Amino acid sequence: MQEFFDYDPILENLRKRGLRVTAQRETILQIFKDEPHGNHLSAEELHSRLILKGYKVSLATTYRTLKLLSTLGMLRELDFAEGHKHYELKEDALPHQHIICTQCNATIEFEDHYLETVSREIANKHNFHVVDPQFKIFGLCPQCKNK
Amino acid sequence: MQEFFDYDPILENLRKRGLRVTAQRETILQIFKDEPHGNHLSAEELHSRLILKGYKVSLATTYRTLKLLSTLGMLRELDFAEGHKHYELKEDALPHQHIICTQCNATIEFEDHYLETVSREIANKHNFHVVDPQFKIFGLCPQCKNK
DNA sequence: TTTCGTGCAAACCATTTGCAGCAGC
DNA sequence: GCTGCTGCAAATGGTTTGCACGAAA
Repeated sequence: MQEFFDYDPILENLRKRGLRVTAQRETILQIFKDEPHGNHLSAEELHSRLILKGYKVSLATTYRTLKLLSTLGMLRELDFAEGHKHYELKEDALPHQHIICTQCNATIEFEDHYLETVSREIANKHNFHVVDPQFKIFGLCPQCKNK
Repeated sequence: MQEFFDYDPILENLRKRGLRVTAQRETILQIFKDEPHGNHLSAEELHSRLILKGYKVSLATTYRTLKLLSTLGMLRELDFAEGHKHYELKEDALPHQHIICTQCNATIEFEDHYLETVSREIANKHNFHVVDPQFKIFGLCPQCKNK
């Protein structure tokens, strides 16, 4: 799956680091790009999407790629305390955070224009370098709280 | 391990709900109370502490108790994306949040006098009931960022 | 041609569960 | 005495890994 004019910045980044641009990595990246903005996928969900679309990528490679892209800062790793992780494209332009229902696991996103600043201040105070500020509000959704 | 004057509000709460106050539950709660404020333990860590102090509580019961007390809102469940959860006593008086080093897993707490309000506002807007707001700043600690 | 990446299956590790016996209330 | 709780060991579920083969550069 070699393409002639391949200007994708993420793929370029891989090449620059001496990592290989494989069909599997391209495909996985494409799936994320095709998702609605802010959508997060678990490893299993991503793998089903791949299989469903006819791509042959093993679960092992799916996990390896998710880990790689997260480590390189291309994906954002999210943990909603459900026993498995979720991943989404890291788009610096539109940072968002999550409210999670502890009962039914429904998640809602909200934009945050302020948290970036706050986290940088706090991190500076402790001499940390911010990689990803995650603000999660665990609570009960409208349906579940009326029970 | 039945005590005559047992005014612990958490144990009272258990009784009130028709749940039993067992030696195991009392002991586990005691371990958490003996921890320095804000310290969080994994299930394995808690279990080692129990065994080390000569108490015989099985790992299964440890897990069951952690889950029970979290569900009842007596413990706070924390996930630092390390593959296992951490727990700490939920003290409403002194809410705190965490900075986590993605490299070496070091965690630092910081007090937060403002986030409670913010999260309640955001939750209200979406008709959620706040249970536990968790603000985590993933980043690199002073040591790890200089590599 | 030289690595690096992939697929497969087995291994791992945290957590959960079925069941029989034991202990709160 | 009833019923929930515990311990044990086995099962589960997400994720990782060893190894031999296949594919980028």
